[in-house]
Amino acid sequence: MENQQVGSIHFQIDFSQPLYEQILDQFRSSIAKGEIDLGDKIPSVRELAQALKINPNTVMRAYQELERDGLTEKRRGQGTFVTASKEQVDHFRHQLAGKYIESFILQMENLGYSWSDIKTYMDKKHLGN
Amino acid sequence: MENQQVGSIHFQIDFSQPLYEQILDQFRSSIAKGEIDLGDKIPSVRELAQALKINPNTVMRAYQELERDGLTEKRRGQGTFVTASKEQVDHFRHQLAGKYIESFILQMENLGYSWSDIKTYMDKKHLGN
DNA sequence: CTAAGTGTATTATATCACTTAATACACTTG
DNA sequence: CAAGTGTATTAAGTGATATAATACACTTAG
Repeated sequence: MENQQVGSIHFQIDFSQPLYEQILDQFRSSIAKGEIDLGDKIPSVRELAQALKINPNTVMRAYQELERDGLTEKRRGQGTFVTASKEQVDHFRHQLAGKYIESFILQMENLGYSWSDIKTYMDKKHLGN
Repeated sequence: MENQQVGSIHFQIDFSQPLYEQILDQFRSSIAKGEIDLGDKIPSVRELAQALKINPNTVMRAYQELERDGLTEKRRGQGTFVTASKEQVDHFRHQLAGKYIESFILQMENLGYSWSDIKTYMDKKHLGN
């Protein structure tokens, strides 16, 4: 149940998921939503580890995955930076959204809901939005 | 990569998820979709364990969760049976579907998609359905 | 050049979820 | 009574996760 502000980023850490996944997801979200600007530097491995009171290796694991996502670039001796390419971020958003949708539809179909069921169901669920 | 037919139920087992979760999900789906009739007996713990070549304790874990879902009832000395109540099955479907939708929407919002974004996105994704 | 701060790599250890194994008990039915 | 149910217990093994300590290569500020 940690609750930390590091630079411009707010971290919510608990024990419901692996730590490195939570860090990864919160960076993904912050970058995707533009809460961190393109090209910005993100906290160093040691700095974030110290702030969140976790091991540097755990932060490293999240940062490596971020780079594989194409969301960050690392410069040895300088730090880790958000990609300057809006296209890369958009590609990531589009790709992950596709996976989310596929797996959501599969879940619903496993419960016996057809595609049209899903649409009407979701309309009811979010009338006000 | 197991692929087994046990009674009227077909099982797909791999190592991508815990075994007990896969068994659980496949029973949930079979019952929700009506592929197993209300009141039917499902395989005994030992029988399913033997057929899938896994430990009885692992099957037990899945069966206990099924009962907590309200989808099955156990009769000591007789076996495990699908609930005879259509209402219970419908309640389970409705409840789980709600959780799926909530978590799906949260995922999409974390990627920066608004509710209207999601709807148009999903329409494109499934034009033919 | 030096010191401090970067990312990176390695080795060891600890914990927890998951799974298996072996065994035993209580209950029901033929 | 025998065979088949669900259930409980104890022990052990494995892999993912996380920590700890340490070291190396690189970059920049001073």
